[in-house]
Amino acid sequence: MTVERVPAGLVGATSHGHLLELIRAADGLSRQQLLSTTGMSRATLYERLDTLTRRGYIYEAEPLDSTGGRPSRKIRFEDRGRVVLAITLGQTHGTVSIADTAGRQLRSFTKTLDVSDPAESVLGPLIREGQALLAQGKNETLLGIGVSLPAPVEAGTGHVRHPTTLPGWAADSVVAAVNASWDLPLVVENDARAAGLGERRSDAETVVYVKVGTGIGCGIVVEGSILRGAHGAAGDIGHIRMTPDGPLCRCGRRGCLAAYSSGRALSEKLSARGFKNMAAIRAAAGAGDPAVLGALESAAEVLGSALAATVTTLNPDRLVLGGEVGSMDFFAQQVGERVLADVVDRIGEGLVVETGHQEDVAACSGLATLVMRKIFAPGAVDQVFSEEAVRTASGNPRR
Amino acid sequence: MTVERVPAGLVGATSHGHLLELIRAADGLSRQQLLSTTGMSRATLYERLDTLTRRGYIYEAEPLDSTGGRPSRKIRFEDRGRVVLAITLGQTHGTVSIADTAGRQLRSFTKTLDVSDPAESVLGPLIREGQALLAQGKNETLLGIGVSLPAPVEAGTGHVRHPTTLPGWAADSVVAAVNASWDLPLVVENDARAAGLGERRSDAETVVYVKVGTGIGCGIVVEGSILRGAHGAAGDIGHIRMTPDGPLCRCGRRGCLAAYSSGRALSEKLSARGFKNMAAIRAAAGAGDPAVLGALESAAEVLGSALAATVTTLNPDRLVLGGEVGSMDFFAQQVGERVLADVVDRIGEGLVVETGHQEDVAACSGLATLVMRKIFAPGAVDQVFSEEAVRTASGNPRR
DNA sequence: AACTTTCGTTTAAGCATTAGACATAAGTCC
DNA sequence: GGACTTATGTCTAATGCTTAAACGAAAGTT
Repeated sequence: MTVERVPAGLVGATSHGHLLELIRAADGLSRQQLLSTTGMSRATLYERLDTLTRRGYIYEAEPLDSTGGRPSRKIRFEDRGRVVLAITLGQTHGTVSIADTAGRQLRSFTKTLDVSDPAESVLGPLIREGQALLAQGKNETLLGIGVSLPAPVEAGTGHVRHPTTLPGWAADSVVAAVNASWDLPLVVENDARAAGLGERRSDAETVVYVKVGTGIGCGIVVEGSILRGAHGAAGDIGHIRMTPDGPLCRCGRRGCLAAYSSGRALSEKLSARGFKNMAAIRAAAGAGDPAVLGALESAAEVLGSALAATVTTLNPDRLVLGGEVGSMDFFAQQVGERVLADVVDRIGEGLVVETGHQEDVAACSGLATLVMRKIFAPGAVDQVFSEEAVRTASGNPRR
Repeated sequence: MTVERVPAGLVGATSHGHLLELIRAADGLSRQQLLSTTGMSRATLYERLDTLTRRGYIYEAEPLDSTGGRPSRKIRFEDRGRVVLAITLGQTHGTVSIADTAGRQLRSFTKTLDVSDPAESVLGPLIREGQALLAQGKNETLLGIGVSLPAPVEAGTGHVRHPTTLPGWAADSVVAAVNASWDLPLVVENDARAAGLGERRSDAETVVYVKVGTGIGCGIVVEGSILRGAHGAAGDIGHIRMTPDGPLCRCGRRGCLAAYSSGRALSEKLSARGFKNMAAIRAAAGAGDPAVLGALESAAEVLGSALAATVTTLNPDRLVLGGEVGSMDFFAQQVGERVLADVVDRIGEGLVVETGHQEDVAACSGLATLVMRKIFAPGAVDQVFSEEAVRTASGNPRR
């Protein structure tokens, strides 16, 4: 067993990082609150706050209401002008967004693409668009980059894993392409997982996000962290077997959920009736075409009964539907009804089934969260300060 | 938003607790290793180790192999003579165990009972047996108590929640009964969850534990922590609906998994053939009775296809079967075959399906883990030291 | 016996942290 | 407007934890 080295002495209990975490988590605190909650001495606390201010981590915000004397002023985490760049790749579209540290999309640019093209030709233009978007901002600091894409992604490395949907993409193609342009913290994540994380409203929530697009993807978020499973394949619900002998699935097996309820299955079913693509199907559904609604209804029925099992297993607070098919209100409503009908009261109580935000908005938010976590992981800020202390110490030896 | 008070200054980066965690996690380290991994000075480290030794948290163990000079001696976490008491309640039996800090059952006592009796009359005798078991040990220190039972349990409080299986049990009956006898850390947990935690082999593993007894329970363990879900109902897989119109379940709905594959369903099916109870069924299965094997096979088939969905959702390392029905090798094998047949390669790869340890052994191990976590939670040891420091400071004021 | 490595203790010095005091700022209350 | 209250900002001497360094002893290997 290996034991990692721990920087000693340099990181105290109420270290810079700890203070910053307190301030960030509480969405701002006054000096008095910090004094009482940390129990630190005034001198030390002020010195720390000074340093954090000088480094640009915090700033003094609006005064709080007076309780009879001089009002205290709130110390906030410095998020003004700090942005994250998010690239969200779909099968046919890609979006570059600039987001604030809370994951709100500030501005974005979407272009059409074919994700099955080589990585370079897909990512290159988006990265250039990202740089253009960044150039539009004034006094903005880019903190990090997040990329989501419709393929499995290895957690630690950000490597693309089974690039069947992305033929010819080398495992490290995303990491390499982004690193060539920016030397900043980078996260790469599967699209449904990023969107699922972006859809959660608090870290206490358990959310199941189901993306029904061409295929069926799923992101499960439990207490703020993404459920990955033993081999990173958790949430691969598209290939739950619904019937012993159902329609043939692309995976070569029969009766998979995706063979009933995916956008591809729908398209194939409806192409005979003249609906050429998803846009046509969505339009017809909006217009109330009975054939389309019927197809959606039966797709939703199968998906709903599968998700009932998922919901029973995980007992989430919310089940969020996204993707080109999943985001259709009619479809989502049908799924919701079926899920709630199939589930015992104890599980159904309090369960919310709904359509999510636009996918690039959700994924952008999730990616920003991941980037911020990478940068401000517990202790990470202290690492910065302690490394600096080491540098200073060796630069100015004590004796 | 409330901010908890943080003990300041008293807890350093390489605090007593941190050191103890290092030592415990590494299963023992030499002083030299501690010096290099923590980077502390010799004086400080030795002072800390002194204190920890005096408090009985660590001890000096066997010397390591020499690398050419004086051999270093291993410092170990003091677990000698430290025990945890575990009470594991089933429908018809209860077991009291004494376990070491790693959760190994040292000695135990099992008695028959009816868990639907009042809490007092169920727990009272077991607590007295526990005290008798403790009296048998020499130089043992009891660190805490764990109780598992076949009902939902509220996470933080240890309150019994929907005591339908335990009529007349007040929510706090377990907590009250144990606290009347011991003033020590106590954890109460659902039986399948405790057993699931006990079945995991490392904190990296994702384990799905399925208890098929009278009913069907499930404990999901992801990276060492129990998945509870929004309302604590995660893993309630017995009521996954398998067919729109299946046999009537006790819950009043039709087609639930439990109506196909639970011990109750099996008994009802086989009672017509003269098998009066589970013991008779187990015996007949062992003897190869075709009617029993047939019933088991179809029960396993339904359970297997349900668990295929669960496994697809969670992608666990292992699927462990327990309970009176689940622990039958024939049954477990049938389930395993069905799961692996229904699951895509990516999920099935590396998946192990197997029967678990005896249930009280597994639950005992899980409970011990929970008790140790409660006692040695990150920072908890430091809390002890810092409280002591505060007491000392106020007892002997500095000036 | 020489060498190597760990153990255990001691020193003075260094440094971060503290309590406390004091002055100032900026509100409320009458 | 004046008294009161509460928060901010800065300074000081005292305190006590942590460190580096040294040294002698212990316990192995070669």
